[in-house]
Amino acid sequence: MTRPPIRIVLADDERLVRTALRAILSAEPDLEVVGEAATGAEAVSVVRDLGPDVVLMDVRMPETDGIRATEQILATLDEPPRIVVVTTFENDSYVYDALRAGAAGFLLKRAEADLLVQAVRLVVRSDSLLFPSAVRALAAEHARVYPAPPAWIARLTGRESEVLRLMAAGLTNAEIARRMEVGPATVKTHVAAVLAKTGTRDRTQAAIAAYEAGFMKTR
Amino acid sequence: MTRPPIRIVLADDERLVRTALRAILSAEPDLEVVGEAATGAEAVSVVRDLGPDVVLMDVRMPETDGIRATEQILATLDEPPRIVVVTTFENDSYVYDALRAGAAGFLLKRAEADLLVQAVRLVVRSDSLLFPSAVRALAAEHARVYPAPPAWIARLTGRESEVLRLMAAGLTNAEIARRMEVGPATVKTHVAAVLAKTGTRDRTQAAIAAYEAGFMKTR
DNA sequence: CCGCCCCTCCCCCGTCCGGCGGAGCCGGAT
DNA sequence: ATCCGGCTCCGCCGGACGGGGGAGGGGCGG
Repeated sequence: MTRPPIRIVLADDERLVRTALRAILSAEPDLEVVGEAATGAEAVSVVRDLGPDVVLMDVRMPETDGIRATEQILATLDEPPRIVVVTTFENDSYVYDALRAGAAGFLLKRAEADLLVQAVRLVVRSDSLLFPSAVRALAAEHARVYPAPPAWIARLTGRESEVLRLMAAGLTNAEIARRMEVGPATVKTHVAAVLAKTGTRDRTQAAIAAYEAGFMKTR
Repeated sequence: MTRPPIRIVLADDERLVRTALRAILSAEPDLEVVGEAATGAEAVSVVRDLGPDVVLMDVRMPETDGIRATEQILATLDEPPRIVVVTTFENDSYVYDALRAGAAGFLLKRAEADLLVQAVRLVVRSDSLLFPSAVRALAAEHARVYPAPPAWIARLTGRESEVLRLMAAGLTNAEIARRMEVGPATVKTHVAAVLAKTGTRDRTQAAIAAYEAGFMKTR
């Protein structure tokens, strides 16, 4: 009772890597590489067209990186494939990003060939797939990331948010005053309020807090 | 009239890359991969033992990088092999370094398989192997896709990097001085150098620059 | 109507910061 | 043997910063 082969799409901007992966996977009778993509955007369309069972997705790719491509694929397809994110370095913080994006697995390029093959087989049958190094990185990342969206953001008033944004852009109080068309004394008041609410002692720490809270990415 | 095959050594710390290169090259009847190395130091000894015609040398490797390994091989052997330096990224000055070290050629890993094969054949027959246009084009494209990290990072000295890291952690000069076990005056000197090199005017802007350059994610 | 919050602005004061010039030491390169 | 770059410090100064008060006005809900 032969079952149909597992259909695989490779997404990696390096031709060499794709070739290597294809060689390794195609040697297995139950695996079939049905498509390749060199960019994240290409990966999305190729997967949409071919509807594979598994995608091996590199993180670093032109146009759209592997994380975003993963998000897009999972968001737009009814029956999305299992996506295994592949990267070179284990100290990357990509593990967390990959899993948050919905990737089913995460492994390193330095993995042995048979580990790769097993991973593909495993991932179509189980919900998720994690390797020890990935788990370790995940734990570290989790601890770092989970202190989550600080509560102080919500406590900031409108003006205070503006001031923090300009502070974290590197402006002096005088510049902020000109930009906001208020007096320097007013800016000092707002700055003091921001420092108090963020629990920081100077504008540099406030700027750092803004960055680490993701505050600067808010539009 | 069959001539002896071209004897090749592969030096790359990634198993996958070596496998791929071996697969590509071994498919050609006139090419023969006679050895592999995973570090620069290993490459030197392997080449010394086997005396190959060509070495495909990765730039980034543990222990000794590809550039130094190239230098050592060319300096210590009477009849050194042609060395082709292979790398993934082009934004660095590796091309210049490679050629200065005496490499006969320079290739990007994203090169097509047949280009690779041709390169190996070509390099044993000619004094040098140049793909100026290709390299430049790829470099330009690569620089477009992966915006290069600001050049100032490389210009920072060791102490200056430490100071920037602590500055961007929100420490005052006095705290940095205690942490680094130097005088406050010394910290001020380093801070001034950091501000100059980063093109910023105060510690807040420097901290922002550090964050936006991804400097704080480095280790 | 009254309190409360937000925004606006003022003063004083001590500290920290950044710019300036100068100096000695050391190790590697020339 | 000399030069250069990195690291370590010094003093001086003006300006920016942050803390501590206080004060007036406007809006909104109790």
